[in-house]
Amino acid sequence: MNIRDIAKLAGVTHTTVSKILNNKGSISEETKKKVLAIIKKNNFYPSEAARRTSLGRGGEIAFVSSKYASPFISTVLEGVENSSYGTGKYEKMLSTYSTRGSNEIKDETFMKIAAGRLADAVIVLALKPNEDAMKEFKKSGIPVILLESRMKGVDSITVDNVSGAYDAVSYLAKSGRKHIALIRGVTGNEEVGPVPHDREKGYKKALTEAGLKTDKSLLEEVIEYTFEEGRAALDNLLARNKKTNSIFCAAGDICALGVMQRAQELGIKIPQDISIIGFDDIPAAALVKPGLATVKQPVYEMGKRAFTMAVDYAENKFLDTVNVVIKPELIIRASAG
Amino acid sequence: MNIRDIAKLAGVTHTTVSKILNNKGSISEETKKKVLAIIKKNNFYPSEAARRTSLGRGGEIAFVSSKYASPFISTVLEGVENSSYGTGKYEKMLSTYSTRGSNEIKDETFMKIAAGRLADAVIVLALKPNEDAMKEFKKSGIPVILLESRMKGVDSITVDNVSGAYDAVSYLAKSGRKHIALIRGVTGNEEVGPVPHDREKGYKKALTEAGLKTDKSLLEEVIEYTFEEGRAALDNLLARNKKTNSIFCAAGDICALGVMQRAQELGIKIPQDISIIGFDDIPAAALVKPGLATVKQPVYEMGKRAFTMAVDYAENKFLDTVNVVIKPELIIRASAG
DNA sequence: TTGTAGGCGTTATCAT
DNA sequence: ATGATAACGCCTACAA
Repeated sequence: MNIRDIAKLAGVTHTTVSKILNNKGSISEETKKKVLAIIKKNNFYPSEAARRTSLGRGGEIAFVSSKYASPFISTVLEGVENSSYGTGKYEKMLSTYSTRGSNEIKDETFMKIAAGRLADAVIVLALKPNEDAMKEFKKSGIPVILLESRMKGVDSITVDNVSGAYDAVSYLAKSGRKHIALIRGVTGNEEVGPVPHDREKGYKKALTEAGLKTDKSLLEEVIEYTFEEGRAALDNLLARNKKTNSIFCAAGDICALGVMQRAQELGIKIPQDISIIGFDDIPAAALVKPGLATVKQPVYEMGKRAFTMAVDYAENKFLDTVNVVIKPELIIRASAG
Repeated sequence: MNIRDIAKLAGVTHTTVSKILNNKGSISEETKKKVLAIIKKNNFYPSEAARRTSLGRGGEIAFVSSKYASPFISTVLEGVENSSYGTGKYEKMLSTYSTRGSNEIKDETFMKIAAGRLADAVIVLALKPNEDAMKEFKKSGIPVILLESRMKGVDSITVDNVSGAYDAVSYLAKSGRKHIALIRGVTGNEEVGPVPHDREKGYKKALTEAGLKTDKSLLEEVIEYTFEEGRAALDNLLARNKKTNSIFCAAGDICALGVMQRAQELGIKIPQDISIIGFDDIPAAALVKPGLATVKQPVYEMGKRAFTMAVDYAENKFLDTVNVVIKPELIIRASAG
């Protein structure tokens, strides 16, 4: 059943049907009604593929991430999705691509989207497209929005990690803690990105403002951001510096929960003996006892803005490059009391 | 840049290029090499849309769920995704659709996929496609795989909720508990599906086998499956039956965590005074103290099987209807000690 | 092994 | 207001 069959049934030409389907040109109310009735009766939907071939564009917004199964990713996606509903343009399909952590698949995916003209705009989460793909995107006028990643001349939305860390550590300092430890990921490596470094910057800034000195014995580095590493981190910190009475776990909530569990095993009281603030605000943070104070990533909001930008740019391709920076929010719970 | 431009550059016709692109027909090694080199040099990728129009099929596997942001959903998706790479087929072509909880969007989405011939197979999570769409899928020979949902004559993969509940309650009974409460969702309503009912069935079966009687005062019903409801549920249960010394929270881990938190507030010792088993195995279940014993949903496995079935059926459309039932696994942690 | 010609279902252009 | 005709870019019998 195609557009010509419908036309035949209605006694018009396929041109007329197409116009009705797309609300273009001028069609008499009468024929319009007749044709629409036939379309409805036959449950006819035009072939998306043919539509796209003819239009020369994919008609969908692509979302590319390294995998699907992560609370972070699915929350961003939800933000994207919900705002697509908000605009009333939900007929615009959102298609998701995962690179499965492989660089090869990543390059392939971007090239396919770009050169295969699959999408009208691309939202990229924590990945950098390869040069060839970027050229292709530019050439085809497909806007690219980077989330949690940056490239010269490309629009991006990032989290203000410095400010998030600063807020957390300032809070700890203001509540009277003098020995505030920092747990963060590996820094100084192109691969890991600027996040751990930025959070350390915020930490140091807050210490300085509070008149406290940075102390190497209060710095702990983790690699995988795991619960187990958090447990070990506390042991290491205490072995090096018994005065530790506060911890900002820039390595994330999972890690912070490890710290908390280990502390409880050791009979350390939270927050009396040691107060703790994590990063992310994962669901479990609100469920444990005491609740884990944390810096909430504006994940959902990032997704929303990304979609809005994607649609705007897809429709008006001559705007300046924009780098949106969103401030994260400090969530105080009992662990930082 | 299209297939003809490439052909011109290589001094052949577009037919030859097409054959090379699709590994069809017989082409001399020499021309093949030459053409591939030119394709690579120009970063050429064929237009997906044109490809699909010509082939008459979408070439992708569709995954439809009511939203994206849920650990359950993203884990299923991960299972699907990982097995898609395992087969080496449909590698980059898994497209996801979300109905955003709206029935209208749901119907629209299915019709678009079905009649618009977007996909070669459809995996549906916890949703029922409308009749019209199902007809269309049948007509176009697009296989549909239902996850956590069932329809007559449609392939499905479901969790054996009876067995999961049975295992949990049997465990509690064997560890000597005589007053085992059940917290479950609303039953008897077409809308909510058979899950709460099935879990209650497993609960009753286990009680009977253990020589225990079902006791109305030990049954608590929740609606939203929230943490708060879990807290209230414990209060209600204790108000009705002070002997309650064990709880199977069929309403899920979030709810069970609410029960645990409230118990700790009331000075009730877990598992000594009351032992608890939840359902789902969300990440937080392993992180709280004591660890929450639970029935682990075989979510990842469901995703994997779904994909395998989808691909098999897309390639050989004349198989019998299959209803796969996967048994969930009881995970014992300290809360059920 | 390669090329010619026609088809897929849509949209766009320009007459009528 | 409607229709004839030509794109769009690809695939594939069938002919050379």
